[in-house]
Amino acid sequence: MSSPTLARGNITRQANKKLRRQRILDIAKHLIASQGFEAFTLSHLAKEAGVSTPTIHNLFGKKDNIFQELVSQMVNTISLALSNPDVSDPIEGAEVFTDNLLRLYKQDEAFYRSAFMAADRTGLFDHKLPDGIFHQSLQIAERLCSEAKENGFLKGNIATGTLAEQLFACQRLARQDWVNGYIDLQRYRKQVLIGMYITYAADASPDFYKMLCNKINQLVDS
Amino acid sequence: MSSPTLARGNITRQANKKLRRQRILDIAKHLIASQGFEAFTLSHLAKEAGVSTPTIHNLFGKKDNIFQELVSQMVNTISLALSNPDVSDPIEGAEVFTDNLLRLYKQDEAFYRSAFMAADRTGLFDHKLPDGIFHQSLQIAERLCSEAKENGFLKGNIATGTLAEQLFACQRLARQDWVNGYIDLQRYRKQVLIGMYITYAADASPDFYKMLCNKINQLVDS
DNA sequence: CCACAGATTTAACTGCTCAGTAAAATTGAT
DNA sequence: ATCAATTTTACTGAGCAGTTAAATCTGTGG
Repeated sequence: MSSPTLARGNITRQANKKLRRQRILDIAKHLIASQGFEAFTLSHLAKEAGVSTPTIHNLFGKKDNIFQELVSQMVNTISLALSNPDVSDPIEGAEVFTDNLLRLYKQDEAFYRSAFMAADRTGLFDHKLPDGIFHQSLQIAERLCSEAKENGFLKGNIATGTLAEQLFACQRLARQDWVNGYIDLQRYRKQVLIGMYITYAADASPDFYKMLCNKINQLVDS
Repeated sequence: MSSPTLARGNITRQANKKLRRQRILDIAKHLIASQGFEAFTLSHLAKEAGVSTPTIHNLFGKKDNIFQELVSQMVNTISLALSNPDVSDPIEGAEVFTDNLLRLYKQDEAFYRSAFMAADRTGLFDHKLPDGIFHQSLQIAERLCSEAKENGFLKGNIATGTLAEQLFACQRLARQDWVNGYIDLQRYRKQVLIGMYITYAADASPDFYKMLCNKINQLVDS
């Protein structure tokens, strides 16, 4: 008897299938990012990809699977980009954190915008879940704050947890503005960093405070 | 010949029509706020209101008109609530500003959540337009900052415009979290005020700074 | 190079829900 | 009682996700 996965040309066929899936997923990204999440339909996708709708179903199954795949791919790449060695300097830490994300977004804006849209609309990442990139981002923010405090950058007048949440919030709002098409990535960077530096400044020791003010004014004038 | 608006019982009828419109608009609010914006359909609305779909069309015309009316009513009430005499104390100013909005939201949570949803989804308030409540909020934030600076609460290390934008951002993110159902109004207040106080603290003169720290820690522990 | 089995795609379709409409029936203010 | 305002029944026409069965393509062992 023959093994079920050993039909004649199946190995090659599965590989090709993956390629076709990815090609169509790429088109889906661009459609969502350009036309918006609500306007995205399987028939549009099929027409744009030059195939029929049953082909889409053959490759992905339900429509939701497409979103799940987009979000899953996004979470993986972001999670990877965030898992970097920590930085003892808080300013550099904030910049590295922001620029790591920014580099990713720049590589494939359509992808990340559409994936965030899909995740928001379908509730794919709920804020309560201790899982995923939100928790990871918040943890990084907390580490940035606690290390900054240990190294004398912060005075400790405000709880590090509170500061961390505020740092995270700055990043979150700017991301939403970008995903919704209100601002571009250049402005995203500016908005995030100004917000983070202002947050630091609320608890900064004198020397650090001066550096932050310089940084903020530099960014505002840029 | 008879005047066109003077058909027999028209004056009374128009008044009744207004009442019916408002009754159905109220049901629309609750439907959007409870089931979500995408799930809101005219047939659901008709069924819930105990009328047929053509009645909805007779009262409102296109579906979009319902959203426009919701948003328009919201903008009016918010605009009114924001146009209050200014406060020279920045902390009190922030609280008054926040609590004015909060009081409104509490009066009819379903209404404001659904109206913000509708406005966001249909692009009814675009961020670029110098019109409406966003611009008004930002102006209030700027007045708060510039008055605070004049009265010696702020040192002036950070441009008032920059601080104002950050104050506004705090309010905006918390509002979005509330509209999306992630947090309740109690947490909304906390989140907004902590954000605003942290922002102030970044440029606060020593005495004001101490007060802000107290306020922040008070809020965090509440 | 060729036959062929199964993987893949397709035309044609279902069943559903939507916003919106036309015309007949009903209501209600005077 | 009258007649316009209003509501309703019954209907479009369009778009949606997803299915079925027949046609087509494709990689490979011979």
